[in-house]
Amino acid sequence: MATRTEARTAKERILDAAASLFARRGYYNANVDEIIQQSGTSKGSFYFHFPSKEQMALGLVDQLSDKLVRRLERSIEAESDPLKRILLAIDAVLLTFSKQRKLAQILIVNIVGQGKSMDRKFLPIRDKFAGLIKRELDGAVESGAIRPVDTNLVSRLWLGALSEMILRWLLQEKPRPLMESAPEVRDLLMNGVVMSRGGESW
Amino acid sequence: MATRTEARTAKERILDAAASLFARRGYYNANVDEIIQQSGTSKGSFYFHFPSKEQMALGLVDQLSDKLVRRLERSIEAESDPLKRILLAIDAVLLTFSKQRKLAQILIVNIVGQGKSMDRKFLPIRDKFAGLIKRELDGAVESGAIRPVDTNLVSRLWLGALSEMILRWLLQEKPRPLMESAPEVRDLLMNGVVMSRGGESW
DNA sequence: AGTAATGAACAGACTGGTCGGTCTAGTAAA
DNA sequence: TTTACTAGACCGACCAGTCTGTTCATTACT
Repeated sequence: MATRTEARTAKERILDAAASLFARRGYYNANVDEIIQQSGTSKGSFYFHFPSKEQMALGLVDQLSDKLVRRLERSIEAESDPLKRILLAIDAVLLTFSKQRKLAQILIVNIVGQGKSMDRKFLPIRDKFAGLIKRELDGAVESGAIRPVDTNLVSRLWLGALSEMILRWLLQEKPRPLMESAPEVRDLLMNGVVMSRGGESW
Repeated sequence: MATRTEARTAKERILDAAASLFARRGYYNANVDEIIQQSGTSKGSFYFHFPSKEQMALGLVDQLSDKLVRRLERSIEAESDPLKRILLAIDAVLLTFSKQRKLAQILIVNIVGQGKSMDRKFLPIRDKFAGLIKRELDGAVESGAIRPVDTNLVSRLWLGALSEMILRWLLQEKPRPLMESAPEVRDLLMNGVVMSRGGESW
């Protein structure tokens, strides 16, 4: 357990261990000592690579969310029909998270509730996702595939709806497979924006 | 500042101060010393009335959420049309939170992300709200006002959508008034479940 | 009535452990 | 020798929870 030339660099191992621990116990309950222990490194190493626990957490979440955004973009880039792009993206989100609980745990759960200052810092990250949704919705509106809704609002509603659904799946002991509800989710979300009805006044 | 006979009991004052502080700084950043200072009581008093910080937080959130649920139920009890009941409830949620940021901060933000054990304990609270929505949806399905959707799923999606919307409103510096988007929110949610379209396969 | 005893409610100093962060001392490669 | 990196002992602040009282209202007793 000494300075062997590992396949993965110390920095990477720290990031990995931190991801696991944040996922399992949340930001405040995952302490630096555990992180370095699980990563097989040391305090010195940790604070050589990162200025603080908070900064490293921020960076980690940033990196994970970027990776997810890119993955989603890749999963729809081949499709040109705006409506189908949206459907593909929804499926990709659910599929990715259902295969990577750890990722879900961090991006869905630990990104909120760590105190107002941290929450504020995490806001841009949710913005990334909302932005992705918004762009697709805008495309669909332009092409006339869906009605001209407030895409800013809708993107947030969708983000929240999906997050809550995933959150439940994460926190329940015997959750039904995420993908099982995918078709109905698509239905419900799409029905809200699709052309059929105009601006009803309920 | 001695043992004067105050209008509010010490226990109440502690709960109030805790609510304020949790709202402003989150569970982990609001320490007991601050709570007792702001409530004008003492450590002794705190630990006389509550077994621990965690238990008191749990109790507080429980109490707040109960109060909100009752308020929502009261706001729709006069209406018998299932569809209108749902619309009333949506408005009531948005209105209540927009008038009580503190409540929103606690119930929307601080109820998630405090570590897995706490998150689990908070699950039943979100269940209360989801259950309220579900009951109304069930009523609407029965009466034929909306299509027979998976009300379990839909209630969660709605809960998430509303939460996210409120979260953004809370965390932004210059948020647009919550109620401003209420009509469009109603529209989007309702369109998802209303009779117009059957089970599309997008 | 007067007063002593009891216990609930409160005050606040103190403790013990935790944990982020620092510091000194390495080690390995260039 | 210098530079990049790693190790781990150590520190100091913080903070939930404890402990030793004190106050005050009620009850018990004479």
